[in-house]
Amino acid sequence: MTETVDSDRDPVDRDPVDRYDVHATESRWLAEWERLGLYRAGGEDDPRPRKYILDMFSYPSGDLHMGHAEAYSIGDVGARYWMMRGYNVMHPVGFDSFGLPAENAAIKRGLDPVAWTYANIETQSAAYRKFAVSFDWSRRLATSDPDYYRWTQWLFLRFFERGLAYRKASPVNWCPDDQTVLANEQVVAGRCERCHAVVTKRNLTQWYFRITDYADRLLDDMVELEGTWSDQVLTMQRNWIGRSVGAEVDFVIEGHDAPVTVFTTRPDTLFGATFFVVAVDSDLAATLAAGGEHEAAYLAYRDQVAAISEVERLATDRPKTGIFLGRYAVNPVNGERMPVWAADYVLADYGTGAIMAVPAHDQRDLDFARAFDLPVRVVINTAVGDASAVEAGTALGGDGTLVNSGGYDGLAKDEAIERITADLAAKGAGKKAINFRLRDWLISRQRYWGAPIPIVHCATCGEVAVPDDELPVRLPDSTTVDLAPKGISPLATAAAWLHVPCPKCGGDAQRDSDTMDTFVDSSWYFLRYCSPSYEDGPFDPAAVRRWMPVAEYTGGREHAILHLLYSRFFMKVLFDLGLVGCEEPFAALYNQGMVVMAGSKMSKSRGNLVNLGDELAAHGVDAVRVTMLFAGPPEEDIDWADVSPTGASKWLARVWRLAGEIGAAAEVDEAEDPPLRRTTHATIAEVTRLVESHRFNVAIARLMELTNALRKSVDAGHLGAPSVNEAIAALTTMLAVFAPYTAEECWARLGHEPSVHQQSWPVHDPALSTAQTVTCVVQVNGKLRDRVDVAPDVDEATLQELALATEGAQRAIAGAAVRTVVVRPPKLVNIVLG
RNA sequence: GCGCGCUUGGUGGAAUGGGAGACACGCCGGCUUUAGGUGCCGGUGCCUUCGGGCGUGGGGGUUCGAGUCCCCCAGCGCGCACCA
Repeated sequence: MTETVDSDRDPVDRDPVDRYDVHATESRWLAEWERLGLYRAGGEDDPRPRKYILDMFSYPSGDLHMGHAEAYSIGDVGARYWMMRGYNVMHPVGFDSFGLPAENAAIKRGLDPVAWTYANIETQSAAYRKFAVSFDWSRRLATSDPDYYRWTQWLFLRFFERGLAYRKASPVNWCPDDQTVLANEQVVAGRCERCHAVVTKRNLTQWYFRITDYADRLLDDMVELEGTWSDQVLTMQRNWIGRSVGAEVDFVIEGHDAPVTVFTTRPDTLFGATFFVVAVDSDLAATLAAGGEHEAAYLAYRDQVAAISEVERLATDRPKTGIFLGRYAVNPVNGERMPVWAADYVLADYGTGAIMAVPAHDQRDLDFARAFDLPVRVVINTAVGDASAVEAGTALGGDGTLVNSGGYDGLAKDEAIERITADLAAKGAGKKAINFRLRDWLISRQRYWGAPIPIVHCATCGEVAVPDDELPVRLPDSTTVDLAPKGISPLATAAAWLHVPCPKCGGDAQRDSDTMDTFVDSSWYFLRYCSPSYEDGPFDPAAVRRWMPVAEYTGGREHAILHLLYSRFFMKVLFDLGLVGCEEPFAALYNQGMVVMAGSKMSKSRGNLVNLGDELAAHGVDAVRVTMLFAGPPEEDIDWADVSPTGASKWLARVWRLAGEIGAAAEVDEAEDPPLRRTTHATIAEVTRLVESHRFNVAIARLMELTNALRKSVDAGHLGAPSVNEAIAALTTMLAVFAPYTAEECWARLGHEPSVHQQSWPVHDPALSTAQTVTCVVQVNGKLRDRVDVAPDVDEATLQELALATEGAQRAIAGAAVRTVVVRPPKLVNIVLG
């Protein structure tokens, strides 16, 4: 018998039941594991098959919370399982450590962002260790390390060289609270994704990544992810990219030099176009209105629209507004003159910011036509309705045949689209086109705590890349910078840092004073992990080829179209640069649910925060982990009010007591318990399958059943039997992935040397897991009437005979005629009466 | 509005088209304990004349057999949302 944990127990406590002291266990094994140096990924020569298990890294905002506990419990099971299965597993840890909270802490509380961030990193690192996450600590990185952001900048310059990073002036999303611009992906329903302030628009010159160049590949390559990523995330990415197939059509505007192009998915409805609309906030609208008699009215309308918030503007049930610009566009298919209007229902940044309006077949156009009494012409005969429906205000969508469309009458939709597009192309007035909803990724941020953009602006040379050998462009000391939000980057206030000679001509020049979006940092961290101290590039290409793609990626659903889309984009660019060997970074993605409290998201303002530290102090790490994993399927939310850490504690203590009793007993062959052997081997088979399919709640239920079976067996006098020893060994080994401390403690109580975490996952013997008899269900007319125990290989005829003879079947048949008997050996017989 | 998903005891949840409610929580009873508990054992869907009847949001269908597959409806949740 090995040491017990109750050495510090009160000697006057005469309690006959051993008490499992979780906290003493934790401190003992935490130190021992450090000494053993577990969980380090194998090197280049390691012959084991590799598996890259990754958890989304955390932002070091403070200590870990309940959400972290859930996410890392889930990711850790996979990592530990594959290690025990003999894989060379890389399970790295790092910190997404640039970002606003550090800067806001600096502004509010006068702290140095560097000190604040790195203190939090140490706090979180200690918490991860305590929580027993099987991380390879030798690979730890932080995106705010100069050794890391040097390569973020290096990658930016490769993008810049290829024209994938560029600057343009454009109306951009502006968060008035955070005093910085935001990417489209960071605006949720018109509000800032982070602070929920209502976003406004500003015209600014900013840096963009040309993600739209990769729209097709980002969309098409999703077929590779089908089945290993959730449909929900794939759908969200598809919708976000938003590919529409149609045509571009050129309209001549009378008195305007260049024709105006519109995008439409329905060129077959061209003959139904009765007016033309340009986005009120587009340059085109201003140009068309300029100098005309309607200019004043246009400007007034534009100001009126500008005053409405983005949130209000997004409300779809708003009445349509607009203004006539006094101009006419000419329909290229029939030469008709159509009035040109400006309206806010047409978006400046989608398509060309101008549309042909076909009110009979587009609800928005119809609403507009009815508001301003514009003509409506039905040009498609559809099954869904007719002119009277249009009259009543319902546009006719769907397929049909063309009418009122000149020589195209009678054609079906698809053929009409084909012909009309081809005819336009022949006239030089249009062509087939594909349009995306995806916009280029705006990466400039007017904040201090991020990777500086490694560009120098020179009056003579323009935008000049900082030479690679001068990277990193380090952040100036925060004390030399005015961090207060003022709409321009704090870096612009660090005069000594800002002014540098132009790398090209040596003349006076200025550094770009913006920093990069932190999503740039996190778009390649999984590559840096492969060779975290590599000095000749962002990563060692050979190491990346060995480890990538990530086999299992665990993280929250909130990144469905942010981090996950950006990372996929980066990977494709790096593939094109020849730096990586695969185009998709994450072979499988698991989205864990959230931890909520009493039905709602935990928050300070709701007063329903559950403090992880308190839970750990009350129940211990293992009980909290098991509670998270046992609560339900990992992808579902956990309501902490509905679950029971007490239940988990009880189970772990049961296993601990069993291990103590069994470990203390001498092995005796005569007390064998064959049914327990079967349970053990059946459990191994099932838990293996369940862990691989991420059904941890059911896997734990099976281990609880094995525990119960083992308790019964020991109580029935089988203590010392090989079957009992085998069962506790299997249970302890499998428990290691869910409750690492308790498993290690049990392993020691069984008399083994540490560590259980270096043991192999148990292997089930099919010969032992097969039962000698199975219970066959006897149904009459589909209703359960009796059961009969039979051999697993019973034949149909025998089984039918046995079933018909059962008391329950006879009572239910009660002399009635048997029409047919469905026999499914060995589990079921259904007797159908006539 | 469009798209997707979900709906099973008091609760969280199990169930390759074949025994509904595994495993837990909670509750009830018993045992052990000076007492308490994170100990041990048993019970726990509803009804019952103890034969059985009913039961997976509601309605219909397919099938020898449906929680599971199909159709309709309701409720809840999520995503997108004037994307031409």
